[in-house]
This record gives sequence, structure tokens and C-alpha cells, in this order.
Amino acid sequence: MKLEILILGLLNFKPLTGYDMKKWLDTEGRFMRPQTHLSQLYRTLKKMAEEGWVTFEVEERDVQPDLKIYTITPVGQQVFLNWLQSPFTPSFRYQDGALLHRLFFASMLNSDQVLDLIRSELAYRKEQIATYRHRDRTIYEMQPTNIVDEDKVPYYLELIHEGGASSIDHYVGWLEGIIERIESDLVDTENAVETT
Amino acid sequence: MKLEILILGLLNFKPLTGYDMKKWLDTEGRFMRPQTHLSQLYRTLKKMAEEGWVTFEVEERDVQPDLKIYTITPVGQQVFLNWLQSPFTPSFRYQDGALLHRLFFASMLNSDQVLDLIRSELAYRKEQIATYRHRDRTIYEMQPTNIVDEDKVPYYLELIHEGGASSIDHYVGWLEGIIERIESDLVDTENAVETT
DNA sequence: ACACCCATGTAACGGGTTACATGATTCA
DNA sequence: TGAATCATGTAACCCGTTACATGGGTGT
Repeated sequence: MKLEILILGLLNFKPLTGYDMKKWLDTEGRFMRPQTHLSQLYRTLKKMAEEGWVTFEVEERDVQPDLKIYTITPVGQQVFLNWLQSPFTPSFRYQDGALLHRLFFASMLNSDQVLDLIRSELAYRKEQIATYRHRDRTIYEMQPTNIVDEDKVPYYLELIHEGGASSIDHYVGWLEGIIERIESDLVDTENAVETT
Repeated sequence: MKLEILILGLLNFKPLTGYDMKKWLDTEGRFMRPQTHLSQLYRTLKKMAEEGWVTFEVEERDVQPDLKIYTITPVGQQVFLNWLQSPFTPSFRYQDGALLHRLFFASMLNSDQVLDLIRSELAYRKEQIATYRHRDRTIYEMQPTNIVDEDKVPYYLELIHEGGASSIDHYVGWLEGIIERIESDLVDTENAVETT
């Protein structure tokens, strides 16, 4: 996920300084993407301001550096929504969290859009399992060098593969679970409206 | 994981051309790191050859480009082993696969080294769970913009958090499982030796 | 006293992505 | 005939990392 997009998404909740964003990125946001450095943040914010996606107000302070409080502009909101609603292609590695990045901003989508996202991720993973689960994993014809213990190669390969397989199964189970949950919450809401 | 290291690791099994590596990276290796582009591969191989980590033999062909078959050098093996045996620090996001990268080459380590790796990953994850599982996840005081449906924010945040929590629990279970398995396989091997 | 937090940045470097370049062979 | 595979690469760009720069306030 691009840093720019994440910043825009964040600014939909509240105006922030670069330093504030960094704090968020280091805690909650730390599960979404690798560590983000302040230097990169400031550079990115500068560019985004130049492009008109964000504006900032300067809060002057005597000795310490002035505060720059960034706010999202209508243009920035449009850029963000364009991303959020752009066609979703699951990434090969579910660990990349492509779905998660969108889900994090699901409060800006309607429930059907959210369900579509999750369903297409689910379909992709199921297909991936069908394709890769039982494929041949022997490491081509080997001519191992002295430092490889040849007997152990398939042993560890198998461990890793089992771990990967069970993780993705678990993930698929989660996807199925949240689809059900969102669907049933939807129905509840509709009923609540009907009986009003 | 740096591409250089992965290349060195691969070449411990068998000499390969750049194109061969690409094929492996696109299939088996595709689960270990994001997609690798040929242009990057060739650039990296060039640098590695200059540094003396790999050598190549040219197999000339009439019309098509000549084949360059890369082999790891003793220097390259040393660089690789230095990495493999360097102190292991788990990465904040288990999805980054820092452990996996080492485990993939576990056939070049002894069982104790492998167990140490897994145990330190396990300890790190358990601590991480203790720290983050029940922390406050409310998105600071919000001043949401028009496009955010404020009611839904905590709903989706909770979904995501539950998914993350259960994934890491699952991962921890896997870690505990393989430790047990490797330990018991170790004992079996020792017994087999004793009764010889 | 010392370390850490606050708050801003610039510059150089490194690695991954995209675009460009070439051209034969194999398969549907 | 057209698409995919084989097989090599260079150049420009973008984004992320590391190092450098400044300096007051807060907590132990």
C-alpha cells in the first residue's frame, strides 16, 4: 500500500501533523505496512501538498519548530475514493494485506462493496489453494554443495509448506466467517428498519 | 529478504542461469517475496559477479543470446553462511517471513540452530501478543469528514483486529507444533544411533 | 546528568518497478 | 498467424532507508 494513500485515508478522520501520523504508523498502523520513517513522511507530505491533495495550517511556536497541521482537500478525497473504489485485484501473497488495506477504510464504502471485496479475495484464495496445494515441491534435480545436508532438504520444505497451507486455510476460514457475519448484520439492520 | 541472499541460497543447490532463477522465483519462490523482475535479477547478478560472490560460464549459442550459467564461489558461500548464522531478530510483522527465510535454508544448519531460531520467534510473538492483544484500539478522537460512516468505524476495526489476532494465534500454534516435532525427531535419530 | 520525546527537515544511497530493446523457437 | 516462451540486457524512475542537522522540553 502506498504511503500517500494511507495518509489520505488517515486524514479523512482528522487533521494531523506529520509527527502525529508517524506515531499512528508506529503503533496501530504498524500492522499494515513496514516501518515508515519520518524523513519519508515529510518528503511525501511535501509532494502531496504541492499536488493539492492536502493543505496545512502553520501553528507558529517560539522556539520549537512550527507545527504543520495537514488537512485533506476535496481533490485528495477524490484521489482516495478513486483508489478505494478502484477494481480490486487480490495480491498473490495474502500476507501483503491488499484486502486489509481496503477493509481498513470500509467505513467509506457501503456493505455491498465491502462484501464484493471479501468475496473476490475469497475466490482468489480458493483458486490458489486448488492450484498450489498439491503441486510438486521437490527442489529440481539437485547437485548440492558441501554445505547442504541433502537429507534434510525435503524435511524442512515439508514443514514450511504445511505451515503455509494451514495458514491460508485459516485465512480462508476467517474470510468466510466475516462474510457471514456482515451478511447477517445487514439483514438485522434491514429488519430493524422495516419494523420501525 | 535481500535478493542477493536468496540467489546465493539457491545456488547452493545447483548452478542456474538468471532466467532459471526467475522461473523459480515466479513459482516456489513466489511465496517468499514479492515478484522479482528480470531486469533486477540481471542487474543484481552483474554486481554479485563483480564482487566475486558468483562466477558464470558462458554457453555460446548461435542466434539466441548466450547462456550464462552462474555458480556460487567460496566467498559467496561464506557471505551466505554469515547471513544464515547471523543473530536472528524476528520482524515486527510475522508476515514479513523473516523466520521463513532462514527456515528455507535450514538444511545448512544443525538442529539446535534451527530450534533456537524457532524458539526466539515464538518468544517474540508471545510477547507481542501480550503487549498488543488488549490494547486500546479506538481511533483517537475523530472529526470525521463527510465520506466516513462514523458508526461503522469501530465495527470494521474490530473485524480486522480479530482476524489479525486469530492469525497470529494460529501462527504461534504452528511454531509450537514444529518445535515439538523437530525435538521428537531429534530424539528418534539419537536412539537410532545408540542402538546401532 | 542523561535519555527520551517533541517537531521539523535535507541529502545520499539502495533496491525494486516500468519502459525500452532484441529476436529466435514453440505451440495452438 | 499470433501468442507465449526462451534469454539476454540498459535506462529512468520511484520509493524506502540511513545519515546528517537542529534544539527545547520532560521525566528519572
